[in-house]
Amino acid sequence: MIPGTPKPGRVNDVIGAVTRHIRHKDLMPGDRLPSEAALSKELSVSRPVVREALRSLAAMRIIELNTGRRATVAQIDHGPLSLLLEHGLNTEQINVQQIYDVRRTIEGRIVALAALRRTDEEAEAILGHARAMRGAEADPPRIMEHDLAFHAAIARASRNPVFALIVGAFEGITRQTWAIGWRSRVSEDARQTMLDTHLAMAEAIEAGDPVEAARLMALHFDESTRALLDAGLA
Amino acid sequence: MIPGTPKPGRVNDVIGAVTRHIRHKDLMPGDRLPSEAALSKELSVSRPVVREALRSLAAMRIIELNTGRRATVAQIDHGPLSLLLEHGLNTEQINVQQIYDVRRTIEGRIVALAALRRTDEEAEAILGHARAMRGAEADPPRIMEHDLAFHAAIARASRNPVFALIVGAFEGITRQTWAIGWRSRVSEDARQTMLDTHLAMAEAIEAGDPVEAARLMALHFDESTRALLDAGLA
DNA sequence: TGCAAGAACCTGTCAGACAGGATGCCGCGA
DNA sequence: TCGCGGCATCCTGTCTGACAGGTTCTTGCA
Repeated sequence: MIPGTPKPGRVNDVIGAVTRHIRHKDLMPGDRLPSEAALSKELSVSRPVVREALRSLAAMRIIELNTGRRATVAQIDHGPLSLLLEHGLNTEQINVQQIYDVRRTIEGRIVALAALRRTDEEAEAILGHARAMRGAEADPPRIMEHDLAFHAAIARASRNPVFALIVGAFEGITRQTWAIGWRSRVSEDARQTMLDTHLAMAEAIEAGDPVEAARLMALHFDESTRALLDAGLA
Repeated sequence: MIPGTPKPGRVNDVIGAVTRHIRHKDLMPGDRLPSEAALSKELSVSRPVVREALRSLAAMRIIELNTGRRATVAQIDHGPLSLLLEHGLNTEQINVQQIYDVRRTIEGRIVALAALRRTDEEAEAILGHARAMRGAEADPPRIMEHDLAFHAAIARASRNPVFALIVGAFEGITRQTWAIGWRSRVSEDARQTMLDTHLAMAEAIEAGDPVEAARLMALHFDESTRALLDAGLA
């Protein structure tokens, strides 16, 4: 089977025409696309068909729709991947453990890159989140927010938008499972260990030590995976 | 800004309602959704609105649309991620080198998992593709197809659909850049090395040696990245 | 020359309609 | 009783026309 064979239908024709238009005219994020009426006329299809095509592209974050304004080329964003993964989880096509394996793999590389490429401001921000996690000990939701921001900041510091995209896509799922992991760390000791690991990682990034940073990230995920397994998730 | 705040509009309302419907009723891939007319009536919106919402979900491969039949819950698929990455590449938001770094990271882990988890049939299939690559030496497009199938088969053998999803998403881009890498390997020696590495990797998977398999995968990507850089891509 | 009001443009949503594919039921025949 | 074919029904794909409300551009006035 040739994968490049698109389904028939006028809507898919329009989707193809618009993507070709973007590529052919070398449009950049923010550039405006033709109006619905113009596309409708040019491609000899009705406006509802054009609208469905534009909605499809908007769903994938290839374009952005704005009421009253014309559609514009969009910046890549983890939104669609995020929803896709949540769907996979809801329909039991994937499980949390598999996601954690992917995160462990990717974030291990990310944190090494971040240790090498981070600016001083980024190192400071990452440290700030690690410290804030420890400072919010009695407030789990706040710890989680700083935890998520910690990982997102590291992804950005890796200077690779593809990594940042993937990490961002996992954020929604993490929001749904974070509390489970936290609660399964029953002892005060286990909770301190997790906070300490984050702080040590931030310090390794600041020190520019990719090996140590990657080691701590792997440690963190091993420990997190175990915590989720203890809680009966799999 | 709270990321969970969806844009207003009836279409987005319907998208939310349908996703909730899937989750709440514990629908599995293949299960049928309510008809457009039913949704239209239940949510008090017009049918075009319902259609745009369903198209959006179909674009993300959360549901599948079939003419004449009702929409069904879909299996997760790399389609949307694939298009998103191609868009990012076209609009210069990401570059090929960054993608190769991600692939190197992920596929290094995948191949180690595959070495541990592969069935005998899978090991045989992977070996088959590696051998076919060598056998098709004079026919670059055929080498490429077996190369892609080689990586896809390894991803499947890793028994983690999330890994398979990501690897699959890179396939389209690889199709666009593979020939550049091949042509940049001007010497017969360099081409042989690439084919040999694949074969050795397949053997390591068959032997159940994750460390060696991962080492060869890293080697392969280092070499590929260098080939692309030599060709002036970045 | 600068600005503000209005015209022109554009998207969001609705109603109604018809063609064609898919499904399922029901009755007929073996 | 069981199998099968045909027809009624359901459902999607597409079109036309219309109107409200937000945005952008232009023109004319100060």
